[in-house]
Amino acid sequence: MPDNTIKISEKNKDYFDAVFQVVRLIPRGRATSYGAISNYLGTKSGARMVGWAMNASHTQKVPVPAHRVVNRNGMLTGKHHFSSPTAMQEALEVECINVKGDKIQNFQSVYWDPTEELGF
DNA sequence: AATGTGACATACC
DNA sequence: TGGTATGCCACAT
Repeated sequence: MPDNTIKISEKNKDYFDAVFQVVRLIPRGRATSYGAISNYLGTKSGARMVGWAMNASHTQKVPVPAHRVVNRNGMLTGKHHFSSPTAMQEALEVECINVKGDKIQNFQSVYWDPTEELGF
């Protein structure tokens, strides 16, 4: 019975799970920005909260592909928070995302906007 | 309760 | 062109 199907509508879970949900919805081989997620959640200026949520992502039972979330620049700003400093880049490269100098190449090509892809 | 911090974003100098 | 400053909201101490 413990089907913990997390829902964004669960106000009980707040911002965090909402962020996690969106991040999990990111297709393989794609990436998005903190601002885009926060915008999708309604707090367009709360990008920092998204980053905060990611910080807690490792505490979640359900895996969250935090490596698919980068800043507006396409830069892997949070790679230091991963298991290894290179874990994030490696994970992205596995998904056919080219990373050079801690930055996603051709970022707009892999960019995945939840407000558009999820149908705003 | 108040202050500080944070994996960002935008504006200004 | 890049550093500094402020906004934003939630969490930790």
